[in-house]
Parts: sequence; C-alpha cells; structure tokens
Amino acid sequence: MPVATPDPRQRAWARFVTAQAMLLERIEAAFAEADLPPLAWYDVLWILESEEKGWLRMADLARKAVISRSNVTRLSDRMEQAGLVARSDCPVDGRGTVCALTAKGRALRAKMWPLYKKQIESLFG
Amino acid sequence: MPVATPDPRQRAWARFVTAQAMLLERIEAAFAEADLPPLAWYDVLWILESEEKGWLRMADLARKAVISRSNVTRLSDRMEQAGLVARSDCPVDGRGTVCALTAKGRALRAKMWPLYKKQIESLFG
DNA sequence: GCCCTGTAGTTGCAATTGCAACTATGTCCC
DNA sequence: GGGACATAGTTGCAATTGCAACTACAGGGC
Repeated sequence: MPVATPDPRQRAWARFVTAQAMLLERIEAAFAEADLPPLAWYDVLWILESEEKGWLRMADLARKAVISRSNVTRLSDRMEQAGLVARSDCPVDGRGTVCALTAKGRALRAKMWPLYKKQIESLFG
Repeated sequence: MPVATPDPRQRAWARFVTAQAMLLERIEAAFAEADLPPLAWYDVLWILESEEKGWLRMADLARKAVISRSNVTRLSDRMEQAGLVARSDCPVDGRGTVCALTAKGRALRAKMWPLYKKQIESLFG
C-alpha cells in the first residue's frame, strides 16, 4: 500500500472497529428479523436491569448508554409508549426525572437476550 | 444486581462496546473542534488510501466501511463536492462506478491522522 | 428573601442513516 | 438475438441522531 504500514496499535484498533461494526449490524438484523426492537432499546433495558434499584436518572442513563441526553429523552419516549419503561419525577430533585424498568421491559429483555448472545458467541467461537 | 452476573464473554463484549463508543465519541469531538470533517469521512479516505490502486468500487467501499450502499452514495456525494474523492464510470462494468482518492483527499487524511492517533493511544496508554 | 450561576430534561431544527423501490446494465440460457 | 434473472448504484421516504436553544428548578452569596 502507498502509505506506510501502520503501527500494530492502529491495526488492532481498526480490526476492533470493523469487527464490532459488523457484529452490531448482525445483531440488529437478527432483532429485526424476529420483529424485535432495535439494539438501542436492548441496551437501555439491560442498563436498567443491571441497576440494583431498577431505575436511573436520565442523565446517568445517557452516560451509561454513551448517547446524548436528547437521544435518551426520545428513546425513553418511545419505550415508555411501548410500556417498557416508566418515567416519573425525581423525589429528591425537582428538576430530575427517573426512568424505571417495568415488568414488560424486563420480559422483553429476556426475550431478546438469546439472539444477542448467539451473535456474541459467534464472535468468540 | 437482580439479574445473574453475566458470563465473562458477555462482560468482555459489553466493555468493548462502551469503550469503543466513548472513544469514537472523543475522536468525533476532536475532529469537530479542529473544524475537520466527521469520522466517517476519515474512514473512507483511509480505506481508499490503503488500496494499492487508490480507488474502489462503490460496493466494495461500502463493505469495507461497514455501511449501507445508499450511505456510501451520499457520503461520496458530499466528499466529491469537497474535492476529496472523484467518481467515474467503471471501465470494465457499465453498471459500476469507481471512487478514487484525490490529492486533496490524501492531504486531508494526513491532517486528520494525528488527532485520531492521539485518541487511539490514549486507549492503550 | 432575592439574585446569579449552574444543572436536568425537553424540544426545534438540520443532518445523517437505512430500507425499499427504481433504473440501467450484465449474464445466462434457449 | 431475445427474454429472464441477478447485480450496481442511486433516490424517495421515514426514522433516528446530535447540537443548540429553551424552561424549570437547585444552590450559594448577600
């Protein structure tokens, strides 16, 4: 190639990025084929379920999901409408909102997990 | 946490995903702050520069960049308008189009690389 | 109490994205 | 050669995304 062969770290990084992108694409496709919501929804469900308390402040959810705050707002709009999460005013901060996992949301995550798992295992296998 | 602690592979995968998302976000921010184009443009430039021949068919570019074909079309629309790549009819396939790196594109990639590199190194460091 | 500064979440807007449909061309088979 | 079928690239359209602006509330200094 015309450009000098990049250093090992650069190559390793490039591999990670493409491998991950392809895998995420496949997970997304697997969800879509099974008429399940997109990956972003799964992430939110998993993050909430990983919380002892089962809920999170909007900003914390954004940080953990590595997405913008405005995105969290619309994402939870859609998920709330689907009954997967429930938002309510934060009791200790008048400005805040808490986003809590519902039973339906928990059930959906359980249903989505096998598909997700299958793709992850194909990576390591 | 309420759900059983996930297996090591799942945890490893989750770490990768968030680590990569955060890093990509930082790279994107670094480019934006330096008034440089987004990361997707860098990817295309790098992919083309990595080719011995300096050009690629649209579909191959899409595969290598792990994005949809329609996305490649619009991406190269914008990049061509900026003078970074040049498209022309494929000489051996009347349906095809080849996307070639220009000198300006090569120069821009070189200019963007240090910022990218800096972020990658911060990951390993 | 009142102002000033900072933070939480939401919303307007523009840009990017993917899916599906479309056009044009290649390829195979008769 | 001509028709059926597959492939390359582009475009319509709807959905998602982020940035910046906005509203509402919190906290400190006086």
